[in-house]
Amino acid sequence: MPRPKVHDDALRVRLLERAGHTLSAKGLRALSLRQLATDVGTSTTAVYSLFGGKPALLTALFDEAFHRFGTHLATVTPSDEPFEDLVQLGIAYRASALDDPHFYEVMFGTIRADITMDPGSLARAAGTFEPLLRMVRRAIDAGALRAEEPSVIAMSLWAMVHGLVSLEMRGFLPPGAPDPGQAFSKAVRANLAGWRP
Amino acid sequence: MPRPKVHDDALRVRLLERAGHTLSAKGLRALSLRQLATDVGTSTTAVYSLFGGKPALLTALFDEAFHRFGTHLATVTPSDEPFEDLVQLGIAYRASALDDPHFYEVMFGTIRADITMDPGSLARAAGTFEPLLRMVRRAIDAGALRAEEPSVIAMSLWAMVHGLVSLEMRGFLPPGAPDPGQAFSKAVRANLAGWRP
DNA sequence: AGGGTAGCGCAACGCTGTTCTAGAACCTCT
DNA sequence: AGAGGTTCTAGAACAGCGTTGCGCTACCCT
Repeated sequence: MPRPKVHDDALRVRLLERAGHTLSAKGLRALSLRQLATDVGTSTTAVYSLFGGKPALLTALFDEAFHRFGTHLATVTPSDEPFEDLVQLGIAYRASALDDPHFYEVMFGTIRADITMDPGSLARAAGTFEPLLRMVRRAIDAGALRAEEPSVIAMSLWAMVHGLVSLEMRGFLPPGAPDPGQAFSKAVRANLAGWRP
Repeated sequence: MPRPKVHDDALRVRLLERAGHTLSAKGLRALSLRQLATDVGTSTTAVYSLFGGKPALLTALFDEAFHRFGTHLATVTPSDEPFEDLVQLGIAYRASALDDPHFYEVMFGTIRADITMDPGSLARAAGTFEPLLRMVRRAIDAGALRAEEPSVIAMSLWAMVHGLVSLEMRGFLPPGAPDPGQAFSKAVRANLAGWRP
């Protein structure tokens, strides 16, 4: 009875890729279903049958964003200096965020309030920071950090890095500072130093 | 030749107050010019003649938000323990943000990209953190913190606090933690400890 | 070959911010 | 006092949004 599906998984992928591209290039404001459908050569109905609506499409982009982020952070491989590894992880975090601010916005921006996040997505997002937790544990074991609850230290470092990046993207860094990157790693090091034995 | 103005400064104030109220209560998404005009008993034209459009209205709210924020932070009065004063300032920051998340969003959220910020607004916003800078200097003078560049330490503390609050509001705090407030002050203290002499 | 039906493009709905327009309300000048 | 001129404002019009419903299309099964 049916007819050959046009709204298949391949179209889903194309929509998602195109949406990600538009998001990166022009920001969330410029991402409209009508334009997206036109770009891909289909109708807005496709987004509804394949995703369920715009919030659901954004949820998919949310997943995609964390996937990319996690991949980028994974390039930081552990060395024999656990303390410095954590600093490098922070630097990679900043680089990734500044490299694609719009995707970063999808992960940590206001959108979160508009879209209904399924538990799976949230869990995967949280899982992105598993490597961080492991590195903190390694640093504790190596005696580079105090034997505090690892999740507390990890959260502290994450907040520091996220806060710095967030303020930098909003233009709230003090105008006097010449090199934001240098101030960044300095602040991260100081924060980690607060957890030294 | 003219006729008595209806779009006077009093109406401007009423619009701004009503907009602030709606923002607090229902968030930025619910703030529409049509609804706002209806609520205040005027037409959308008023917003255009008194502000210039929605972005300009948001800029006014941005100013208002930082004013409120600054007033709230000013309630933290210096004691004879400069180190602890900084912790208390952080706690006040968190309380203010969680007390009115939508206003906090206007200050540090995505909106920043949509509205054209005049230098005056940005300068006033930055000025809100003058007290923080003073407290850091006091702490350095008292020997509670290292003699680093005060703005760097202030920025580090601000980023820490902002990052924690931001992650907490987004639901990214580790589920295990029982009391976010306690974890917050602990993290702030650890961050400050990193700047100790 | 001809229903039956699932799938899909397109138009319509209600909303948004913004712009345009027509008329109302006042002051000034005759 | 009355007419004219000018400024100001409310509301309609416009373009675009996400979403929903309609109706045609194109296939599978009998």
